[in-house]
Amino acid sequence: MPTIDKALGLLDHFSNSAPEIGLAKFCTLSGFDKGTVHRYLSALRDCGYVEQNPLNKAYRLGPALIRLAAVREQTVPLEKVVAPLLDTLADQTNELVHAALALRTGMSALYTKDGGQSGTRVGFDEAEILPFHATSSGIAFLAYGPEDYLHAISNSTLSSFTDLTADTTQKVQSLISETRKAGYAFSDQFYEAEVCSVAMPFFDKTNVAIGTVAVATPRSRMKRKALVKPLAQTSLQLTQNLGGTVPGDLSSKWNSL
Amino acid sequence: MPTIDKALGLLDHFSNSAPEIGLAKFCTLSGFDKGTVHRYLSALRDCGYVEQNPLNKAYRLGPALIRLAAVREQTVPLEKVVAPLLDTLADQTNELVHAALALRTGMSALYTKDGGQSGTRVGFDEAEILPFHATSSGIAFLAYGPEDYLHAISNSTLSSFTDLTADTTQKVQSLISETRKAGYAFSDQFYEAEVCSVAMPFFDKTNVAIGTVAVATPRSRMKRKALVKPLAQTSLQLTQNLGGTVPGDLSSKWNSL
DNA sequence: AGCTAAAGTTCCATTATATGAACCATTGTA
DNA sequence: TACAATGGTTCATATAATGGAACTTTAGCT
Repeated sequence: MPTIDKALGLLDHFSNSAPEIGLAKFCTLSGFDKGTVHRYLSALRDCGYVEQNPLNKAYRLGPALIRLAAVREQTVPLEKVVAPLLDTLADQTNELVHAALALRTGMSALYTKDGGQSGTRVGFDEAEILPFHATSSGIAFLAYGPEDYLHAISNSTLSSFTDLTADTTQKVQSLISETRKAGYAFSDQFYEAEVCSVAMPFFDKTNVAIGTVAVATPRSRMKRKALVKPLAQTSLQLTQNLGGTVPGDLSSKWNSL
Repeated sequence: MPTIDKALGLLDHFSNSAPEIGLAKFCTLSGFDKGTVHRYLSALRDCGYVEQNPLNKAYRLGPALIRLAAVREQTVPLEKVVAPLLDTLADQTNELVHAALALRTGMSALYTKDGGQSGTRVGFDEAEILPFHATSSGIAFLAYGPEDYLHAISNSTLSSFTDLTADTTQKVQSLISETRKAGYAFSDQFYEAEVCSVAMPFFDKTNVAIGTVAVATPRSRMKRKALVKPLAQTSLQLTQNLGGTVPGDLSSKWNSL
């Protein structure tokens, strides 16, 4: 349904670094005609998905989202379950930890906590959509999530963010294989220079990953072996608290870490 | 843009009492053909606005909303500003208070707090969309908000919820006049039997209402005069904390309550 | 006031998309 | 095994979206 895709796709451009976007900017971002974009935004405005800053007419996200997010959290209380477990993980690792869910184009943060006290920190825009192929979270999700996401990746061009980004389907495939072998995903500067991360999936009742938990650190501080144990514990606990189950083979891998 | 309206309109049917909705139910709720509804939901699923319960294939609100609501709150931190003021108001009145924003078809709760300690309570589904013509919040918003909402009301049929619901444009208009005269909106069992409420608008920089604050009580406990002062104080403070201004004439009405 | 840039509007032929009735698939149940 | 209920799919047809260009409106600036 192209019209719906394109209209809702506009909302993807909003982020903490771009909380308000004007009509002209939307045209360049989306590549659509001015008339078209204006019609989309008007429709979205009427539904409350965007509203206009009365001072400069720029568009920002609208009030309807408040209600919907509240109902969503009531329906699937992920944040409530995730928060305490990630707070603990942040305390254990003293690093930046986050849980993420999959959207169409990448992983989106569900909850973030920076356990770091000092020195180098890994910066992070919570509202950014992290590409599947360029983050440990993404690779972990591709390895254990629904297959559709994998197919989608194979048929799209993979942009590079650093020299080490896996920018071909083959490279991604091999990362996924490594992940399945190891029981966790590891990224060494795939997305940002000097940043490494480790990620693991968490699961629903049907043994399909619904999201990931990850720890990101500066490259100099990355101690993979020290991180995987608390991470596995967190992922397992999270899965259980959500009423899900970890696939048997992965479960045994996590136990022997 | 009919397609967008209709597709997004489907999401309005979700609420805390209907957190999951099947395809067939959606057809009866929306009146659209099964094929059409399915295509809409598939498109919304691909964008992350709904997801399907893997066990029974029923649709529920999706993960994309989490991200969008977070960006929205970051952009316009309403809840952060509203919460402390409403907590205070709840303490002062010992009744159910809430702040609401306008969506296309009615007012939607932004924050709710029940200050009541005992006895009769006013029940309230936070995720319900309250019709403009049948609640004090709605009338307050129509009286001081953007004019478009008023026009929309005049051209639609107004459903009755009790014998006292204002179910004609004329009745609504006269309620609005009373509201403008008094400086606050009052409802006596418009929406639910034995429930009364008082509501006031809060404003942006351009003197247009962006939402309302309201107190709802059982009819037997309604003391209008005792409520309007703290309510006016809250609305004024809220407006100021949001960087807005109360129109001069209303401001003086509130001062002389 | 006059200028600029951005937002928003209108027109309409072209093109692509949405629609819904009928059909198929899957699940659960007696 | 048959039945009912629900989810999902197909395809000819009707309908709606598109975008280019010309135009109006609004806001900010000198």
